[in-house]
Amino acid sequence: MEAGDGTVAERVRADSVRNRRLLLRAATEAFAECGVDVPMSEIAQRAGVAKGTVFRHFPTKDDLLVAIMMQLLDRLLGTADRLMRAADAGHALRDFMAHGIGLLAADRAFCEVIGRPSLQHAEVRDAIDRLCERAEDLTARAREQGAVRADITGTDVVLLLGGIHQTAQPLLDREPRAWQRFLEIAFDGLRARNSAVLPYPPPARLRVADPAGSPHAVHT
Amino acid sequence: MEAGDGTVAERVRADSVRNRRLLLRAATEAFAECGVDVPMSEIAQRAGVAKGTVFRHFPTKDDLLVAIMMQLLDRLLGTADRLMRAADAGHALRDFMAHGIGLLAADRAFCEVIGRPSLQHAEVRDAIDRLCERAEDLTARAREQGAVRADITGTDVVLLLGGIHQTAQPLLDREPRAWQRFLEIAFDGLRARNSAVLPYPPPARLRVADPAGSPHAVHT
Amino acid sequence: MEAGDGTVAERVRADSVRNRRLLLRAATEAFAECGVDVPMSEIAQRAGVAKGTVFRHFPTKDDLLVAIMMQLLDRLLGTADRLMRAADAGHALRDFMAHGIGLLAADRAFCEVIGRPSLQHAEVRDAIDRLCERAEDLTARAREQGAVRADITGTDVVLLLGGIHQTAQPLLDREPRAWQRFLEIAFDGLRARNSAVLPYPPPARLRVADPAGSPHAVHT
Amino acid sequence: MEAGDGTVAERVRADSVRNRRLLLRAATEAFAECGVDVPMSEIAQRAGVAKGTVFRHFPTKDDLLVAIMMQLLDRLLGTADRLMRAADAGHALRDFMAHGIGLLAADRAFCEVIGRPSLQHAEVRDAIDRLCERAEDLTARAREQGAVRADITGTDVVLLLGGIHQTAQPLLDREPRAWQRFLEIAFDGLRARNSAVLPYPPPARLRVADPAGSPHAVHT
DNA sequence: AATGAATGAGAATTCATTCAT
DNA sequence: TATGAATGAATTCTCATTCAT
Repeated sequence: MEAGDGTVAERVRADSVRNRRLLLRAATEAFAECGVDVPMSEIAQRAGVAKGTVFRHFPTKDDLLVAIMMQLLDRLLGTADRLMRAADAGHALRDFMAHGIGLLAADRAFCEVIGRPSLQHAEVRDAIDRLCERAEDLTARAREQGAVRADITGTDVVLLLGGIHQTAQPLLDREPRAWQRFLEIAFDGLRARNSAVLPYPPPARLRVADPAGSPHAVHT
Repeated sequence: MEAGDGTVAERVRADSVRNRRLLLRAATEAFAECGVDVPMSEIAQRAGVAKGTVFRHFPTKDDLLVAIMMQLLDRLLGTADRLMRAADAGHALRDFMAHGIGLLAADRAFCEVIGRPSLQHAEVRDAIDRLCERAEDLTARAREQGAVRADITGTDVVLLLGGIHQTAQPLLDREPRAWQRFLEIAFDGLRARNSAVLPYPPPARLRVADPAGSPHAVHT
Repeated sequence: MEAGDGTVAERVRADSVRNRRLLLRAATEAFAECGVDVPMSEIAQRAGVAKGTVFRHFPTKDDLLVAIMMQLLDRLLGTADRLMRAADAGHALRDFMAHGIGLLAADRAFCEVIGRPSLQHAEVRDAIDRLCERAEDLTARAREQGAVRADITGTDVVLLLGGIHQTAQPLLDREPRAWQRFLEIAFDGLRARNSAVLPYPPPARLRVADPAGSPHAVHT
Repeated sequence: MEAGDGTVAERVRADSVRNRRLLLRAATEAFAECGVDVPMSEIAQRAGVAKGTVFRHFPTKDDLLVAIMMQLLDRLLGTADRLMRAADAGHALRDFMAHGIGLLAADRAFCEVIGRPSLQHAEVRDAIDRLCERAEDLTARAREQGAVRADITGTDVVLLLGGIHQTAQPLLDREPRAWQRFLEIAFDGLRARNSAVLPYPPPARLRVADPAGSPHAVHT
């Protein structure tokens, strides 16, 4: 009974919870539209609060950015879990991709965060790892059902989310669903009938900062 | 009198030309490595000149960025022209994409510039338009030879350059050629045997900032 | 009904008194350890109350600082009063100084407050004036008993408290009693056998902020 | 010939050198008057330059503070060196102290910097170490000539500089030479005729940050 | 009365751009 | 023309103080 039990102690927080929500929404929008370089003051303004309030909720800009990314990733993880129960694994994988790209389609910051090692926080990296694992679960089923090539991995799928989104991005302002075209193309490329071996082995992991050697030799 | 060949004025101009070249090279590197937020002072330092000299050659940072982008686009245009003479049009189209992605693979700034309407200068947009036209020429031949789907356009191909690059980007630090994998997947998706109609019509143009209506109705 | 002794209003007041005490203790510690720049939030936390409560008791940070200083000064005044009853006036004066420096030795803020005119509140200045008077009473007895030079005043003694403390301060972290060494040196300097006239007349008052002229001409 | 040889290369710097001097002067004043918390903008304004110019010359506020401290310490070191050649070592030691206190008398920041471990930069600490060594050289001669107690060290002398300054500080606004009075008292306390053993052993070093144990046992 | 969320003035610092030399 | 010093707007973040609950 989230709204019915307001004791005094909880009611004090009601404003704060509302502001936090406003902030996350405003920040999601602002990052999506303007990228990670959007000033905190802009986010505060969009949320209708003072600058100080942003910092009360998120002590640093990075914390806010991480929170936004985690929101996105958590939703994706939830979707992946849900789709594991679908009968048609190929369909489920496609739906997962569609959902993921749909989320990204509104988000300029994601590309920047994913691409920049300097912005990679442990929490976000871990969530991406988990996402790759879930995506691998979905992909494994699709492989077993013969819906996709044998050498496609969950990490491929996650990478393609960002890539397909990026492909359509220049069009999104005017045609917000244009990414569907490129998802279709990419998914056709993943299908099992494309039997020729891919010219480069599957990626192992997305961890960027690890100074260790690459996980497998370069394939000529 | 370095080479006995000129007046003082000419020598001065020669220095200037040399500095411009140094600057373009340094800026290309710096933008590629660090993205568009790299400070002008960093570029000046890499070029071995003073900050003022950068601004003499490029009155604003945007001008420099445009010059870099034009360089990149010019090279791509040249490649497209050259490949028009290849016999196998499907092969040629693939080579064009490989060359384009290879250029982008070393360039952090390109994704950022393409994605940000605020950074889109008329000159760059025009060059991208021209690139789409050349890509369309290559694509038309490939379509005619049955190498790719009937409803694939040059603009699709140009958009895919950025998208495929973005797909592989998180891997590029450790595996600089990982994009080849995703080019193969995408190109398989473009092939003619994928005959099902795409769920979204081909994009007409890439002009981002124009507030005019979209060129065709959204496809449900 | 904690002790069965009061109405709700009285209990509330009791809490308030308790909080005030907690706050003074916490603030004394915090100012002593960290200096005047310690944030109010730190003080609230140390006291185990919310920030708002600090401001209910002390409307501004300055008010709190003044309260702390008054505490310190009151203790010193009490010590001075007590020592007026000692038989050996020289000994008493020394004990007064030792007690004062001991208090300061644990207090980073005092030096900062004393040194900064901007922080000098009327109340604190008045207390310092009173302290100088009490110190003068002690000093007068010591002068009469031949324990210190004839031209030493109470104000000299009060100033020396801060000075001796400051002398030892860099050592206090590792050797909390190091000030005893410098008190001994200074007190030896005050003794009557040092009969040569001091090269500068005794200070009249400590009032710092008054823009009026100096109380006596500069001695060349 | 500092001013006579202005080549082009050096003339370019002429402004800069002048601004640096203005800045050091303004900062010395500002720190002396207001303490280390004076805003950089205040220093810029006093120097008549823009904020950015301060940061061009001193990349961080700490750098500026260190520069100011080093200026002061260098002057003191120079004085110590000069006074080593004086015949009367007691007189020389006193002159050293007078000179040091005179420098400090105009400087509020010194006390704060000396007292706050967090502000102790290696460079400053090293200079203070060197100053203690020079002071020890002067003190050793004075000890040998019987001018001061046998157990007074150079570190004592350096500590007394700050202490005597602090003693007089509240008076300095109105009576800039009041410190002479307290120097006389302190120096009388140092004299050899005060033969009673001091109640605390001499300090070994001023290094504050070292987490090692204290250099000698506490003397009761 | 207590709480702790919100406020907003201000601090250090960065960097594109201008301009004197 | 090249230089690099100066500028000042913008940005992140802090903290005393106010105020709704």
